[in-house]
Parts: sequence; structure tokens; C-alpha cells
Amino acid sequence: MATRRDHLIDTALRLFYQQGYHATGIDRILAESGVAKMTLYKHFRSKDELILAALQLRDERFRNWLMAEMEAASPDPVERLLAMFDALEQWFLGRAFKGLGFSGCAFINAASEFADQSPPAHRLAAEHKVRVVEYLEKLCREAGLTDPRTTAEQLALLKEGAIATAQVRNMPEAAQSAKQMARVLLAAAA
Amino acid sequence: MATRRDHLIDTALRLFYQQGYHATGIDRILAESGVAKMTLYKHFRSKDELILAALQLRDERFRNWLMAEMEAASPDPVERLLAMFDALEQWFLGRAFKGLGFSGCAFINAASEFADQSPPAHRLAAEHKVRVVEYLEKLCREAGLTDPRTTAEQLALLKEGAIATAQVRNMPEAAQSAKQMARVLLAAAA
DNA sequence: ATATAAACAGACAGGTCTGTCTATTTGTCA
DNA sequence: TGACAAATAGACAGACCTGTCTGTTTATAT
Repeated sequence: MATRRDHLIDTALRLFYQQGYHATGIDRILAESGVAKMTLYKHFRSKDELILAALQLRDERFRNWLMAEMEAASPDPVERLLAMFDALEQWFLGRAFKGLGFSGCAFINAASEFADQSPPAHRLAAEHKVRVVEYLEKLCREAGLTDPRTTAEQLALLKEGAIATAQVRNMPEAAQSAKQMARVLLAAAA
Repeated sequence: MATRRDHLIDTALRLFYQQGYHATGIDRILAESGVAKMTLYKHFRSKDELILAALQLRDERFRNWLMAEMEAASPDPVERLLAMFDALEQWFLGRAFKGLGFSGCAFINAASEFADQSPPAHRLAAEHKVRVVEYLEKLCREAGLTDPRTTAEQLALLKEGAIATAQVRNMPEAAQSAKQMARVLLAAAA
């Protein structure tokens, strides 16, 4: 049981997400998690490694949450695709991840804080987005769409747009706006 | 002539945009701009004030650039709306702002670095986005669309999605993907 | 030419950051 | 109980950060 390590990553993820990566100091993470500094540096070589571990945890949790929400909504693939936007709305309203609130997409945030500086963080962010698109593509194929790859990319782009709009303008209703757009595009892609 | 002050803001904007707000130190800005520290603190009370000034400059430059590109493309309002995505593509390819490259949207970046910490920065970001939407709405009205407000919001959401996708996944082609989606939505909104 | 304002270099204080080290305490398992 | 591993507190170094202060030089304008 790596429970000490896990607790550390969990706390780090929360603070990095809520306050930013540079703005969050090691000491704060240690104080809130109740873990000693030497324990951190036994498990991770540096703060950057802890950031990467936190992003990997976020990737796992976010995708599991999103897929579960979509699959719980309906057995129909098109309905599942549309349900993504209802899930996003819950996220924007702070009802998705217990105790986390909504502070935009952790990966977009990471990509912007580590512009060209930290290739690993940027790479993880890109991989996360690709994995989501691949899942959407699978559903598009199940739905019998003529060009599942293109439609999946379109829905993914709507998702990113909704996230940015909800974050910057404090507009959770962007989720339903994107859903309406998705309906139009799915109808045109049938 | 506040040329010293302007040069400072210009350098600050470049570094903040390329490296992030927290990651960029005052000393770096001073060294690259060749301005003395006391000059900075004569014009600005703090680093945060310099950040706000840089964001205001960015708002002005970005909107002027975008509107000029769109209006140069065609006299037809619908064509102008679609031309936004061609302009975005040039931006994503690093051809829009001399010496700046593409590092995502400065306002999304600011909103994510100053999540709830710095209300002024977040407010400026939201105001920038609203100003863009208002311009799109004006064009939608000129185009005689039945619901210019809704369509403008849709196009703005596509813009945000394209930016995030281009940044995180290094996909400048997201601009043309968004343009194709815009065509479908504009046809449905006529 | 001379007065006035602006920008300069560079040292400095006080705080924060990451990462290292030591010495002590806790927990586990034979 | 006793040995061994893991986690603890807390001090510490060295770097970097913002913001202040002093004294000098440059530019402007009468």
C-alpha cells in the first residue's frame, strides 16, 4: 500500500489544479497532506516529477469519470456523445469532482504554464486529449457515422471551446450551447 | 511620449505570453527591455499592475488584428465571419504577431494562472472575450441571421476550441476544422 | 548655460522557493 | 522483545523573487 505516496499526489493534484503549478509551493502541499519533505523526495526526484504524477492521476480520473457519465446516460452511442456535454455542465458547476470545484482543464492549464519549457508536461496534456478523441471516435463508429474520425474531432473541439468559455467567462451554460451545436453537426454527419 | 513605459509593457507582454506570468521575473523583463528597475516602479505600483497593463495592450492589439484580417477578407459579413478562422490559422502558425509565436490565448492563460487569486486579471480576460463576441454579433446582425446573439456565441465557442486544440495538441489545422463547423452552423442559422 | 525632470546602475532587505541533511520517532514483522 | 524500514520534524544552503533606496548620469527646456 503506497498510501503515503498516493495521498501526496492527491493533495498535489488538488492544489496544482486550484492554484496553478508555479503558484503552488512544495511546502504548501506538505503542510496540507501532513507528509514530511523527505518522504516526498524519497518518492519523487523533483517537484516536476510530482507534477507529472499528478497529471497522470488526473488523466485517469477525468477519463474514467467522463466515460462513466456518458455510458450511464444511455446505451445509444449518439445519445452518449451528446451526454458528454451534460457531464461537462456538471463539471462546470463544480459537481463532478468532490472538493475540487472547476478551474478549467488541468491539461490546458499545464500546457499554458509550461509553454515550451517542460516538454513532458506538454506531452502528457496532448496525450490526454488524444485519448479522449479516440474514445469519441469509437462511439462515432458505433453510431455508424460516415466519417467517425472527423466527427470525433469536431465534438472534441466543441468540448475544448465549452471548457474555455466556462472558465474565462464564468459561463457554465456553455455546455448546453455546445450540446446544441453538437446536435446540428451530428445530424449533418449522419 | 511615454516611450520608456511602452517599451516596458511591450517586453513584458512578450515574456508573459511566451513563458507565463509567474514564471517570468521582473529582472528578466528589465534586462531584455534595458529599463531600470526604478523606472518600472515609477510607472507601476507592482508586478501585478504591469501584468494588467500588458493584458490591456494585448486586448487592443489582438482585436485590432483580428478585425482587420476579417474586414480585409471580404465585404460580405458571412465571409468575414468565416475569415476569422483563416486568421486564427495564421496565428496558430506563428505568422500573426511579429516575434511572438503562438502560445495559446494570453487571456485563457492568465485566467488559468490567476484562477481565483487575482480578480482583476480574470475580469480583464472575460471582458476581452465579451468584446470579441460583441463584434461577431454585429456581423451576424449585418448578415441578417435570425438569432445573431446565439450564432455569435457559437462562433466564439468554436474559436476557443480551435485555440485550445491548436495549443495543447500542436494542431494548427484545428482552425480549418472549426471553419468547416462554422459553415454548417451558419447554414443552419440562416 | 542652467535648472528640472527622468532614467540610470547597482546594492540591499526581506521573503519564498527547491532540495539536502541529520537526528528522532513510529510502525512492522520475526 | 528486538531489529529494520519508513516516516517524522526541523534546520539549513543556495538561489531567486519583489520592492526599496541611494547616488549618478542623461535629456529637456527655458
